[in-house]
Amino acid sequence: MTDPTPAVTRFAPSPTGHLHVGGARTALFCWALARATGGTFLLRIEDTDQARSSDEAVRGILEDLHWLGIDWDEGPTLGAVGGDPRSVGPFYQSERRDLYDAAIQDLLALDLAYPAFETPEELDAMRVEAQQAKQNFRYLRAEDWDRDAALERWQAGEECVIRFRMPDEAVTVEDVILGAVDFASEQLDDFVIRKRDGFPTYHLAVVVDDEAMGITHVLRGQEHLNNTPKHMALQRALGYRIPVFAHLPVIQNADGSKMSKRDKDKAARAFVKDTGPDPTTLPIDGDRLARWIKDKKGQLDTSELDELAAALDMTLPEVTVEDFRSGGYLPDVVVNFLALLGWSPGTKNADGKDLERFSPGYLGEHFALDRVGRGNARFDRTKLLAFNQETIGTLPPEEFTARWTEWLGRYAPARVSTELDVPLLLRATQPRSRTLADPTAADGPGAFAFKADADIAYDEKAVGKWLAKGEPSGFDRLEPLADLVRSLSPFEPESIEAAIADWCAKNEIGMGKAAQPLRVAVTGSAASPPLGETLALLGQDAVLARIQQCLRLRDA
RNA sequence: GUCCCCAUCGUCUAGCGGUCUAGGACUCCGCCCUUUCAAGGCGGCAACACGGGUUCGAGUCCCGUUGGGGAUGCCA
Repeated sequence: MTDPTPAVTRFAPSPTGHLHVGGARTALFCWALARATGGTFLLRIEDTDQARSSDEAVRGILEDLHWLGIDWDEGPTLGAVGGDPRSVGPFYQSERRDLYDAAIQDLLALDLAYPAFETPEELDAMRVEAQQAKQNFRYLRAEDWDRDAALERWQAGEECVIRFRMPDEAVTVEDVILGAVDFASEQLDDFVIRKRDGFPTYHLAVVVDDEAMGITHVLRGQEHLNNTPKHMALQRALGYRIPVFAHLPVIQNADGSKMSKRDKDKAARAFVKDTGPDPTTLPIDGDRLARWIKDKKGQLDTSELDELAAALDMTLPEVTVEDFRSGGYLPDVVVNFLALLGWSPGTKNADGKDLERFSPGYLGEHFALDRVGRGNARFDRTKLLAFNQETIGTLPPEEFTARWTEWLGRYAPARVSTELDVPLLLRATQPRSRTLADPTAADGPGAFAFKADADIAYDEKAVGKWLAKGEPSGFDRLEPLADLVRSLSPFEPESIEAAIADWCAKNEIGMGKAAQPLRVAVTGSAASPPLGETLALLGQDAVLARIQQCLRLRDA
């Protein structure tokens, strides 16, 4: 099912923060199409919004892509990735302004574009008016528009934007995923191609760059479908080629809304609104905070949001690649899961079940647009987590150790003390971990090893069932077991297990009668890794101390 | 409001007119294994939104209704 024509695709993020999952999925499909067709994948930075773009965000996005294993043939360089073999760069739109200006000049000369002098406020008023009249707002050049006068005002330095004269005709977008989509001329207006600050708008820049860079396939989210007729009109006006368009279904939150990088901002906003915290206790200065609350289009930076969330003791939703990386997800799993949001292999495994788990390499080999779905897809964290856990479980221990070490170094370097037996911790927790964060997590399978003896919380049910009951009771068995523990040397999982099994056999009781009381005594709960591993991880002294501590529960 | 897109289990999806008493995965529920948990094995619950057509035959094609999503920016 390989498309025979090599596709030149591009991913063109705007650097306003880390790569979000929607963008990651788009990048992934662009990459996969290029790979599957033997084409080229190009990365371009759309930094025409001066106010919101940052170098830090660019670096973040490059790293996010790299972490996912999405490598680009052309674009900004990151290590050995990127470059400009065809000489189509630069890859930052802010460095390509001559090209945009030239295109705008061409359109101006052909009277296909013109300066417009309304202020944003005036336009807002016009929109409100149209809204109230229950009509669609549509900006069109007036019938009696005076070209010479307008150009003169522009020459004189009056502030203005440049608008494109939309031809008065319907446009049909031929989308490979959605089929033919018609847009009536009445809903297409004269849109802005150059902003007051002299930068081109997205619409103009995209079209100019895609042509100059020889892009053959434009893959993007369905939220761009309505922009496509504008782009096609520009392409025709400028004599450009029309690329193949493929609009990908939107990735949604569990509640059905579009998953976007603004979700964090929205969540924080809602939280502040609901709880009404004292502004003076927040890490953001009063003025900025007030403006933020008032203006929904203004967003806080990622770092500001993180600080705010910490101060408010709230959890921000995971929406970026970095969120999932820091959460301890494996990149190949994220790629696999993302690919399934809108694409499916349509192949069966040897056991007759649908192929669902595959590597990035498989995707790069078998991806094709004809298997991309049309319906929006919800992002189901539970399934992602299940995939991640399954993959962690199948990792060879050395690889798990390597991945975990890398994760720990980056996100929680102070979490592990020098006394801790790390190999044993990982042996005990790998089969029980859903993420790389789990082995050291406060609520993870190894949590008991990170608590001070005094902080062990004894689960009431577990104490009732395994310690208080029976004749003799679990509590009573703890004393001889403590003696047994004290006598053991070395104190290792296998020898501990063997000694306890032996003790049980001698006393003619089942393993459960000894193992469970011990487990509850040292962890506070009835569930933990195998007893030998649990005890060995704690060490002889801590085990004895915790048994004594537990016994005080009986005597109290 | 207007325009655009979409519609199979709770979720992701397979299905491209008959092989569908609709398959897989996640979740959930049983059972087995077992010193607990996890993993694993086995089994179960669960869907073609609705109404009209077309056709010998419709989950699959057409129209409408309803529902959901997106857009409506001098953001991208």
